[in-house]
Amino acid sequence: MNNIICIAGPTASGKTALAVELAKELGGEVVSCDSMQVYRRMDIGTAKPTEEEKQGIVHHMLDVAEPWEEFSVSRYCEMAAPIVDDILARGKTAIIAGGTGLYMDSLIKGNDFAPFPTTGMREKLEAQADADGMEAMHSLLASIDPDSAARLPINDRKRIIRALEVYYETGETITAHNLRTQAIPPKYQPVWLGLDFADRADLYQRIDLRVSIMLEQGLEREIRDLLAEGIPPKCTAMQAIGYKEFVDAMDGKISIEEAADQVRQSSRRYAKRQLTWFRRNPKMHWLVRSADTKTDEILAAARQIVHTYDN
RNA sequence: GCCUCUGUAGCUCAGUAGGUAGAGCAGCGGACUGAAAAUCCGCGUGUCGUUGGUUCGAUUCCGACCGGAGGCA
Repeated sequence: MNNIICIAGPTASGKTALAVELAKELGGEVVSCDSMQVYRRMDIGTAKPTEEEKQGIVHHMLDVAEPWEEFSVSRYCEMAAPIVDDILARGKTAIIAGGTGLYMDSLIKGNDFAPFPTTGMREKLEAQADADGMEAMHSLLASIDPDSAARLPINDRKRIIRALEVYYETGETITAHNLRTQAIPPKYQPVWLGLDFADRADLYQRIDLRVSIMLEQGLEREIRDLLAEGIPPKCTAMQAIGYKEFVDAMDGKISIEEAADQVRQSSRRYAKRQLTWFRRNPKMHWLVRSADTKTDEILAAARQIVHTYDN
């Protein structure tokens, strides 16, 4: 009996509903795998499951950080892995559900992240990049870690700075780090379920609908409240889709209507990137639905796949 | 009814002095290991309204028709 199930898929594909139904059926608990639902008071814009949607099923890894906090894949794994282990130790099924591919893969692989000292190295590198330009940073990386410099385009500021940061902080190049961690066998052997739509337009229609519902539910108010309590508009949490656009609208840079349109579009592009990530997982069992597929049908298909792992 | 303008990619439009066409946006594909709802890379996807004519060759020139906008009645 395999008692870890991963439920992946793009935003608005029905992961939450499937996770809850499977948990009810198998006696499981849900471990959310979402980089933005970890933040407290960011409920509407992240489509965090409500108490009603949870149907009494225990959900972990929701509301575990303050919006101003630095959260990361390493913190996620640090917190989530013991929870998964505990669920298994209690003889229950762990249902890891969410759309953040990096978090999900890292948790399953058991990537071990060394403690990362907060020395302001990133800020220093950012300042250096502003002053000297990305070509200089790329050359610097090439002198330290030629493999990663060859792999990264000069424009990929984030990864170049991160590669430098990892080296300066840990003394190990990111290339060496990756090679080392890739060699470690995965910590868990889950059943992988992926949700997708046969017709992309159906998914986009659901995304549009979801954004409209968020607006009706008071997304604007939620963001105003967060800003009013002093959450920095530039912090990681506020980079979430649905939040950053409305921060711009509140600055008067764009209208509310433009913000809503941008949220819809960002969500569509995000969904596409999520699919790209999950598609490369060869172990994924895709549950392909259409606009009128019922949760029961998805559940039945999921059940069948899960049971083939029972023997 | 007549006159003028107009019809090219999903949208807004450019263009071809006749050799089957290109921008922006949208869209599609990919990468991804300590910020990942982040960050980055790549790709025009087309019955040029329809139908005749002229021509070696028509999206381009001419005619008719159909659709759209405006004007005169």
